[in-house]
Amino acid sequence: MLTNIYAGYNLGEKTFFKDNKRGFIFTFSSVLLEAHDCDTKRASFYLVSAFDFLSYSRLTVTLKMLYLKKYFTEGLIQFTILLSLIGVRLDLDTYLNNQLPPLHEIILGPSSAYTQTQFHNLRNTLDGYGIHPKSVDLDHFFATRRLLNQVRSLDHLRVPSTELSAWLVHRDPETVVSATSQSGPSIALDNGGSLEDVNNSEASAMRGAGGASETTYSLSGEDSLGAVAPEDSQEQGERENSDDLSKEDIDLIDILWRQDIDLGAGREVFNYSSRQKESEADKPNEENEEAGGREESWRNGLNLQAVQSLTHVDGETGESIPTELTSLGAQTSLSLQECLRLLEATFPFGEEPEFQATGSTSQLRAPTEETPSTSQEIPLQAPLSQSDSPLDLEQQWQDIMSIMELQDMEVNNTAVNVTMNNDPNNSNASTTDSATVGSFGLPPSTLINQDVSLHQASLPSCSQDFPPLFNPELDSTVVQRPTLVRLSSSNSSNINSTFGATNLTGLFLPPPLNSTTNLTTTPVLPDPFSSLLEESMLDEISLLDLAMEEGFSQDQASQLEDELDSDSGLSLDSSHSPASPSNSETSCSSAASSSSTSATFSEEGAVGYSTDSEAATAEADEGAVGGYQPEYSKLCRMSYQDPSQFHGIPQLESVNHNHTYNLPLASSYSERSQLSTSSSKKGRDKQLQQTKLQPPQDCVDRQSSRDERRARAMDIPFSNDKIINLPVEEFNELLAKHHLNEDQLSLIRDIRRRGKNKMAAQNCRKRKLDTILKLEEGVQDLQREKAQLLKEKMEYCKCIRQTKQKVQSLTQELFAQLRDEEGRPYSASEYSLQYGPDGVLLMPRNMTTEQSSKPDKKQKDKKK
DNA sequence: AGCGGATGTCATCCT
DNA sequence: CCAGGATGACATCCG
Repeated sequence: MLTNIYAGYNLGEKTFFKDNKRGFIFTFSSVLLEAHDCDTKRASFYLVSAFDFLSYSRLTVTLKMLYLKKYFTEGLIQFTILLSLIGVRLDLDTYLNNQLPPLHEIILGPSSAYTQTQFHNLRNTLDGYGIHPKSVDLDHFFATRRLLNQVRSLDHLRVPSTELSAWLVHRDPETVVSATSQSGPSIALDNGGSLEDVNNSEASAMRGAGGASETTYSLSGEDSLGAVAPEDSQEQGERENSDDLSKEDIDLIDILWRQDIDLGAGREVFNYSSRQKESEADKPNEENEEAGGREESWRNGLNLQAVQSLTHVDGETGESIPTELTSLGAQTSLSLQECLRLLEATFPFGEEPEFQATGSTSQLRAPTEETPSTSQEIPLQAPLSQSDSPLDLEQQWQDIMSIMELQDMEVNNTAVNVTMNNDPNNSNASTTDSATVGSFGLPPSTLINQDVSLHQASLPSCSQDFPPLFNPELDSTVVQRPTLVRLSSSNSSNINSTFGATNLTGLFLPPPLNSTTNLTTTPVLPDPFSSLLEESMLDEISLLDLAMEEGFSQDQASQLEDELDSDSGLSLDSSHSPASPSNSETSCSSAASSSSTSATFSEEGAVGYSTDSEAATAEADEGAVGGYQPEYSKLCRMSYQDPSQFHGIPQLESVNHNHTYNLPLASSYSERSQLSTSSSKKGRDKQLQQTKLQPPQDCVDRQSSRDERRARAMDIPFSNDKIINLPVEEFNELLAKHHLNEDQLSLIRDIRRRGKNKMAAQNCRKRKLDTILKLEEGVQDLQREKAQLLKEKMEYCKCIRQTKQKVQSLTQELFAQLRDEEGRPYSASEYSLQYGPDGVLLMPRNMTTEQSSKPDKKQKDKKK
């Protein structure tokens, strides 16, 4: 009943995920947009699989929604995205339950079940969808996985990029309903076959993305029910992934697949080399029909088709695809969207590649675990490659997976690509598995950009997967893809191995094709990427490149560099500078010490005058001098010191400094009299002290402060503490009570002033220290924030760059595959892809009018 | 003897 | 205007 499955790519700003490193599928959540449209449209089955986020966290998000309302879809998607961003792998399968519950759960929070770090693994073990991610068993695994990823992520910047592949399956509302009801349980099974539903372009996309990995084809169940058209080769690849399917299922899938083909699933072109192998006889038919279908699919993939071809859709099912296409067309609006469009457009091509890639990805994802599924799928699709790789591939996958898991996920992509290239044998599997295989061979270090992977995927699919079938076509047509062919061809024998390079090269080469200047710059990167893959390298490079690519002004670029440097510098600084953690610690410690000191200060300040020793001396002095009540003095001190008192004593000890002030007046006095600025008063005081106090109280004097000594010398009847700390009123009263001469009054006022000023000074110093500490903290925080922002910036730049690369590569692929009526490839230099509401249009560069171009392109596509 | 930290003190400004 | 807080500058001690 499924008429078509569409793979959509959303470049939705928010949905802008791509798997940079894996690069398998650059599919996006166009689905989201489509989902909206589709939702409104009606019974449609949305299958969204989000794949690995960054290498860091492999995120696989599978979102299946059936008849979900828009907000649901959006919400889910957004949620998924958020989760994915977080690095959580989600498998949302509303479809199974009919969804809401899962959704709710999801919304509430990613349950361990949902958070599948290794969705693929699950599959592998559990048969992919067969095992619902929610299974308790997985929780531990996921949790562990997550933690591991998190830990890993610590070292790396998290790039939000993720790959999302979305499939839309359109069914008649009726069928859909039935399908949904049925599918629910079967979904897991379907996963393998689900792709069946997928029609070409979408299928391709899906294949690339989710298809392979998740083989979300759970739909297969639907297919069986709905008799979805048979899947494309890609789908087959996916199917391969899904081993779960029974023969019946497989048969159904095949049927569906064929139906799809009949319907005009264009993907066959790519994938379907395998398929063709399987049934060349079918091909003719299919080709005839497919020709149309394919063309359409291509168009869809190209968006060009999407706009138009949709109509063609279901001759059989009678499903109307066009809407989707339109939706796709509608999607295009933003630059990102443009990119997405490009991607979409490319998908048809790319899909295959992607599909392969996805297959690879799927393998990557599922492989170890999914392998079973793959095996299942394989039979469906084509015994061709499957037989070759499945087991080995599985093992390899597992190995790879383990390795990859251990390593950054990013590596996987490249590895995948490589593998793709390397394994000729695993034609089908290679397509899906090839990535894995290649990954094995290749050092993880050599990361390939998603783009590359995609390319590879696409190419491999062509060359490897379908060598007999597809290649011939391609090859025959190969010429069609000049650029690709070159690249691939050069590698061709080993296409797989070199493929990534070829892609890269293709990226480089194509510049003419893609007018995008940025791309040109990027091209350089790709290779380096593969080689470089070190994140650090990537980061820096990416930044620079991005700056370059994105048309950042040199200033900006330099800025970025500076920032980078600054980052490094920051980090260094952080390490070195007090700001740095270690330093911070030191600083903190120092700060703490300082603070403690400062605390002492304040306290001291309070205590200030009266350190213990001083207090003692003071008391003694007081007692001696004024007969002042020691108790009172103590109390005063206590009260005075209260704040600091408790801490204390130890600190106070330090405070005790009172240095020489306590020294014998004579010596000190003489010195001070000379030194002190306020020689007059001091002189007098000191003289007085000398004269009066020296003899009996030397010891006491030594320990007492100057003011105390002075007070003693002046026979002041109350303690300095009192003088200093009494409120003004009381102080005045106190003075009033005692008949004091001017000298005494002056001394008392000076003592009070100095005493207060001393405390003030202590407080001031304390505040100073606190302020300094706070500033240091603020600096650290700002540095951290800056570093974080820079990282984010780098990540975004990287994503943008990768996206651009992908777009470029996709564009190249498109051009490579596009043929005019005469079967001649379009020259990228002569034609340009334009993205409009209707989809992607191939327009002569000379032409300004868009409309005219459309028909041309369509024609071209069809011819193709 | 010189240095740096801790304090005290003074002058000044401000509240 | 005064008392007192805040603070820079300086002086002293001390390790």
